Parts: sequence; structure tokens; C-alpha cells
Amino acid sequence: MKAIELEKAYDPKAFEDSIYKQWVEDGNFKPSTGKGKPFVIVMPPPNVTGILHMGHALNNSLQDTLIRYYRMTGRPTLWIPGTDHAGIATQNVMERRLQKEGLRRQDLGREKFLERTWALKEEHHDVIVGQLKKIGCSCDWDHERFTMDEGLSKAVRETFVTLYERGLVYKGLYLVNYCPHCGTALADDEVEHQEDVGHLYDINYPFADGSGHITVATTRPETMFGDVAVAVNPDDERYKSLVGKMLKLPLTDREIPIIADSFVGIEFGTGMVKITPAHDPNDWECGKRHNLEAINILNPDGTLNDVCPEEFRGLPAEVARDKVAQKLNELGYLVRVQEHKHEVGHCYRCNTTVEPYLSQQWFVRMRSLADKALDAWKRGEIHFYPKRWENTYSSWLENIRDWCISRQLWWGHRIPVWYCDDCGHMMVEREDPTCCSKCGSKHIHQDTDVLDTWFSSWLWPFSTLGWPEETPDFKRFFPTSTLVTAYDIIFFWVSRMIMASLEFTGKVPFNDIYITGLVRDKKGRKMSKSLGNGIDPLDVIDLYGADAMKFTICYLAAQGQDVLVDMDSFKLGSRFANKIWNATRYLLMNLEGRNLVAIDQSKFTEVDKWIYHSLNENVRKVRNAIEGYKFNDAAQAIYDFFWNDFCDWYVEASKLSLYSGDDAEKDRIVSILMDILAESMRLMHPMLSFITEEIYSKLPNTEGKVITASFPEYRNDRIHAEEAHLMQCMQDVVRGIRNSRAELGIPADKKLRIVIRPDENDCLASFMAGHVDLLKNFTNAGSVEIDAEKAISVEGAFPVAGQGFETYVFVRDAIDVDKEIAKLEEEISKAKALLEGSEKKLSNEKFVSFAKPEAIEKERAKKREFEEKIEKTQKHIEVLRSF
RNA sequence: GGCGAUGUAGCUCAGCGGGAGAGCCCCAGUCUUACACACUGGUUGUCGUAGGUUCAAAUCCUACCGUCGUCACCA
Repeated sequence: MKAIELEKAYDPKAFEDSIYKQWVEDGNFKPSTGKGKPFVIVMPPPNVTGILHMGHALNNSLQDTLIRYYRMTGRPTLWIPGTDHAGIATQNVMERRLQKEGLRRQDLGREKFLERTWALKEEHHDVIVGQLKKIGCSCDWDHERFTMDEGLSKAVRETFVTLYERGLVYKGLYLVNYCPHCGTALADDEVEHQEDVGHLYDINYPFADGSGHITVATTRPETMFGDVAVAVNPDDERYKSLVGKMLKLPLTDREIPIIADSFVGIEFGTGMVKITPAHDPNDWECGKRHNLEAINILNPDGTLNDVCPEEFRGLPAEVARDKVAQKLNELGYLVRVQEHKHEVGHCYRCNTTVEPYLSQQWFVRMRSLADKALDAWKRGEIHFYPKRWENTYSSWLENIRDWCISRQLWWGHRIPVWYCDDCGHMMVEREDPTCCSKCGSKHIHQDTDVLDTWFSSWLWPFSTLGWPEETPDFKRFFPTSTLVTAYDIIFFWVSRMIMASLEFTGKVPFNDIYITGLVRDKKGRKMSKSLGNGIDPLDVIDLYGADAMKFTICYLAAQGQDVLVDMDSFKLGSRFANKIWNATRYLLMNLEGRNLVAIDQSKFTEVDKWIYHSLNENVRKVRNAIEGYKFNDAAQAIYDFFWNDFCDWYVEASKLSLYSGDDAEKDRIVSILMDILAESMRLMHPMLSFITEEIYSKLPNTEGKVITASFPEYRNDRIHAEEAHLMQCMQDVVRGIRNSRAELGIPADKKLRIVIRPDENDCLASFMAGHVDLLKNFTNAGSVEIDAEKAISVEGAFPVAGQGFETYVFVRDAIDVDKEIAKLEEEISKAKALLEGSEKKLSNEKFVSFAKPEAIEKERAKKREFEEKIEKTQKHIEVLRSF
């Protein structure tokens, strides 16, 4: 046959896009119709707020690796892509855009605003999809979903109404976390606590009867207009007698009582706490215990409302804080101000300080849902990788609180609740009502709030498959197999998916959860816009190619560990892809004039057996690693096999045959090389998808595409442990000779005379004897003599110590004898130390009686080895001394 | 403060009960019929500290120190 030509330089740009297009056109990402158990992943849907970052690249690279691997094992495989409407985040992005046009969303009105936001969604969606395709994600685009598309909206509505019917959704007036900037309530876990430096103000509150005053401590003096009491600890001897007395609230004409409540700490501050039920969670609870009124002092935008004295109305809370303090100071109420560090809640979307805010909101009662999720985990139906996240999962579920799901936003699923304007009747409906179901009035209106984004995301594993309909997809592909996501959304998303799934389908949504680390920069910092340390996946692909990116990520993704990268990190994958390319190019060149023949195991040399043995071992390693989510182990195994074993040793060894005059042998070796190359492509495809497909299509011994080829199997007929050992001995000889050449400063092109004396081991001796030419090639020797009988004089030869053989290099004139002796002596002292340790162990009765027999036998072998090494080296020194 | 992770070669990290490893970096040599994004060889370590368990500990346990993450907070 003719040689097959490959472009001289590896250039991923030349084929990645067209290969992706071909995969899609050929339907390679669709689940096969096979009978095996489907392997299914739902992609964590990226937010349509922007474009993908390295975190997404990590996440999707790992998913793609899993999907491609399982596809090749023959299981019907489905990877469902999609995007998330990301309520608050997207609305914020839209509002920022409007701001640039000098507009507020109120200027547009709800309908117009939503229209614009849908357009924004489309814009970002297209970019995101383009990125996923560049990365090479083999997801089934015909299954793509969006959290606000028709089917998913139906699922959201169904779940809301069902939960309401089951008494698990309720509405009520509660103190919730409220972001004044976003203008909406937040769930408890959407609040991030950060340490802020504030002030602790001590303020005098006079007794109503004019008999003096007490002093309260507060960090937020502006909330005093909502004070309804001052509390002390009932056991506080200082204040016991004051309980029940009335105080005059400064700056107002209200009077409030002193009450006793055990939540007050005696030690902290002044031991007296002002109680403001509408603006502090503890006070809210305290207020309920004492039947106190809750006075709301804030407008929804976080400014002080009409309850407050006129001069403070309309001021943002933080501004009012200083002003109130100043006023109190002028009037002599302010005693002192101290700096005070404390944790303050911030909005996870805009980082604004969150206000506890009294309002009507919708909640999901979580206890029973959480218990089901805990039980499923205890029954062993879900496994986290790494396992430690199970603690996070369980402790959150054990301490779960009700979930505030209403958001005062426009972008999202509108709450399916209607109110009658005439009789006030409330309707929770699956279909839009046209009139009041109680009084028949047509004057009805829908709740203006929308649902928390996570209220649609938590249905993702089954809503994407058609639920609530019993679709064929749902029946075939649910529950899914594995979820791959980052640890920062275990609460928001993972736990809730499990709860929703159990509640609505009775099954867990997936069995395995692989929690990835985060992508950070080389200094370990999170990648962020503000630090400017982010890397754009598309830039990586542009510079190095998608394969280099995916492989590097896999190589660095030790189970669950954070991945620290900079642009240069991806050279690792790039170099490897380049190596694969060049090795292939070389092998294909050598097809010129050759005929491929059937692989005949009976004609295998020891070296052939060794390479198949190594391939086999690595196949097993890769399979185990991927199935156990140890991506780095799998990446390392293919790297080591292909580069070290195949390229550095086997291909080098094959040159002997390749450049011989024996046509039959040349055909034979080329056939084996092609066989291993093709199998390597299949082995590497999950992590190096494009280059393997490109090469696979050029190989003369392949049919079809690698993406749909079968993954290599571990085969018993490829186990050749004996030959693997022989090869290792040969590598030791070769390394020893090369080493001495380098150490002694002998030029690489100087042909040496070498004598090898295998130690009373016929197998090794005949192996070495059979591969003299190979040894010559590997060491650039002029002659290699195998001297099992120890008949050849080695006078004047430099000895190289080795395991199971002795090697002599004839270099008498080129050696610095003293230097070599010193080096060998150091080797002896090292070996002696090891021997001593070994002897100590073996003479220890306890070791001999307690240790496993294998361990003892191994130790004995080691001891013998050390002894031999010392003896040999000793001899070598003597030889050197005789020079 | 609770819980958790982590501390191994200059850097990034594997290893997690029986002789300290990889990649990058560094040094020396080589354009040896594919690859200088290559080849060959080499240097580098109180495996955080202190105890304990064990015949044996980088590996298991305890405490402490450092770093990071989470959850919860007393105005």
C-alpha cells in the first residue's frame, strides 16, 4: 500500500470544527437503540446571564469524558444539554443594560421588559451553545431544554399546585431576607455572610416616669423607630427589678416596656437589647413569644418609610444610621460608639447588604421532603464522589428550614395563584382561571410574584425528559446515572433535585454525584472578573485546541480537588496531542510498500508480548479510573502508555524490523503498530476526542468512527507477565549503559563494546541473546556480547550494576576512576542502610510472627537483593581500583 | 464557635500501612532517517509540628500550628 500522509504540523483548527459538525450530522450524540442500561447525564444548565468560564469547561469536559466512555462501552447514552433562566441574575443583567439607555424596568412595563429579556436570553444562549460545541461536548442537541420553555413551565406549575394540594406550599407574613437592590426576597441560603466592620452604639432610653434611664447596645440605631420593647435576661441581677417598667423611645413619642427573655446574653454589650421584630430574626422570634407588634420601618427599596420621623424618611438605611446617631448625640442620648466586627448578610447575586424584611411570601414546607432525601441516602441509593460531601448533604437536610420561593421579580415563572378582587378568594390553579371559583366574579388578578429560579431547576432531571407526561424518554432514561457539578450548589440544587425527584417520581434522580473542585488561578484564587485573572475557554481552544484543554483538565482533576491553572498549564495537553500526531505521522509514513497482515499471536516476540501486556494493563487502569471518577489517573495512564511505553520503547524497538530487509517482518511489525495505534485511539478518545477521530479516519485498519467504536477490553490472552519482566530487565540494562555513557562523558556517537552477563537465568540470557541488535540500537553500541558462561575477560571494562545481570562497558581510557569509585561507594552505603533496615525487620520476632507471609517473603527477597547489590558493587570497585 | 478539607522536590500535585513519585522548572549532552511542543542522562525532599497505635507509619489515631472552605452566629 501507499504511505498515508498527515499534515506536517498538528493543527487542531484544521479539523475540530468539521469533525464536530460531522458527529452531529451523523447523529452520533443520540442514544443508540441498544438494549443495555442507558447511561444518562443531565448537564447542569448554564445561566443565560453571560458566557461560559473555565468552571463550565471543567464541568463539561468531565461529563463529556464520561459520556464518550460509556457510549463506547455500548450502553445507550444520553447527555441532555440546556440553559437556566437564572431569575435574579438575568434580570440584573437586563436592568444594567436598560440603565445604560437611561431606563428603568418600570419605564418599559412588565410585558415589554420580558420581551427584551427573552431577546437577551437568546443572545446569550447562542453564545453558550457555540462554546459547548467548541469544547466538543457530545450532548444530544435534539434534547436541549430551557428552564422556561413550555414543557418545563408546565412541570413547574404542576409541582407548585401539587405541593399546595399536599399542604406543602403556604403563604404568610414572615420576616424574610430582602435585597433592596434586587428588590426581592431571597431564600436563607441565597444570603452570604461576610464580616463587616460596623459600630456598636450605646444609647440611653429614659424611663417614662422620668426616674433616669437604661442603656441599650445596637449596631443599627436607625431601626429604633421599629422598637417595641427592650429585653433583659431574666437571670440578670442588675435588671431584674426593672422588668415591666416603661421607657420613652427617643426621637418618638412612643412608650415601650422592659421585658425579660432568656435569649439576651448577660455578658454582651450592656445586657439590654432593643427589640425590633420587623427587622431582626431574633427579635422577630422574641416578639412572637411576647405577643409584640412588628413595626415595619422600611420601604421595599430599603429607605425609611412614613413610620419614621419626617427628617429621616426616604433615606437609605445606612445613611439614616449615621443621621440618627448624630441626632441622638445632639440630644444627649448617645453614650458611646465602638468599632464592632460582625457577620452581615449579603445578596449572593449583587452583594448588597440584605435586610430582614417583613412581608407576604410563599414558602415550601421542607421537613418531609428533606426526610425522604435523607432516607434515600441512608438506604445507599445515592453516592457522592468524593464521599466527604455526604456530610455536607446530610447536615444541611437535618437542619433544613422552610424555603421562601416567591421573588418580587418579573423574569421567571409567574406564581399560578389568582385572587378575586371582589370576594378576596384565592385560587391555586393548573389552568388559568377566567373567573372567581367562589363568587363567579370576572375581576380576578394573578399573583405578581415569580418563583425562585431553583424551583424550576430542582425538576431538571425529570422535567427535561417530559415529566409530568409519562413520555417514552422519561420511561427509558429516568432516573439518570450521574450528576457532575461543583460543590457550591449542593444546597441550592443537588439536594433539592433529590427531594423533588423523590416527592414527584418516587425515585432518586441519579445514583452518583461527582462533585468537581473549582477552577482557580495559579495562586489559588477564584477566577473572577474583578481580579481579571479569568481564562476564557475559547482562548485556550484557540491557542491549543479543544483536545489539549480537555486532556489537561482531566489530567489535573484529581477527584474533587480544585484545579489551579494558567494559560501555560494547557501546554501539557498540547504537547501530548502533538506527540500523538507526530508518532502517527511517522507510522503512517512507514506504510509505503507494505501489506497489512493478520495479527498472529503465535509469532509474537517477547517485545511484542510486552507492549500488548502494557496496553492491556493500561486499558484496565483507564476503565477503572473513569468508572471510579478518577479522571487524573485515567489521563496519566494513557499518557504513560502512549508516550513512554509505545513511543519511547516499542516504536523505537520496531525500527529494527522496519529498516530491515525482511519484507515479511516489515509487514508483520507495521500491522502490529497499526493495531496498537488504532486501539490507542479508542483508548484515548474520551479525553482526546478530535485528534483521535481525525487519526482514526486515516488508519488503514479501521472502519467507521472512533466515537462509535467499542472501548478496548481487558483481555486475558494479553497477559504476559514474564515478558514484561524481561523487558524491564532490558530497560534496566539500557538505562545503565546510557547512564554510564552520560556520566563518563562519552560522546553519544562513540561505538562501545558491551558485555552482558545474565545471572544464571536461562530465560533472561536467551532473551538478551535474541535481542543483541536491539540492545545495540538502544545503546548505540558497536558490539554487544551475551556472556552467560562468564567466559569473556572483562578486564578494563566499566561495570554497570543491575538486577539479574551484570553489564560491562569497555571504556577504560575515558573514566575518572576516583570519581567513579566514590560514586559506587555511596551506592554501597545506601544499599547497606537499606540492608540494615531489612535485617532488623527480619530478625524482629514480632515481624516474623505478625506480618503477612507475602510481606515477609518480599522482605527476604529485598534483603537478598541488597546483599547482591553490595557484593556486586564491591566487585566493581575492585575492578576500578585495578585500572 | 461547629463541621470539613488541606499541608509531600523550587512550582502544581499523585501516593494514603511494608524500599519517597509524576509533570513543569533547573543542569548537562544530542538537529540519533516522526516529533527541539523532541530525545538521553542528572540534581532536588526533617512527606507541617509533637505525641500515640503497630512488628512496620508520608500513609491510621490524638493534639497543636498554617492555609482554605462551609455552616451558625449575640444586639
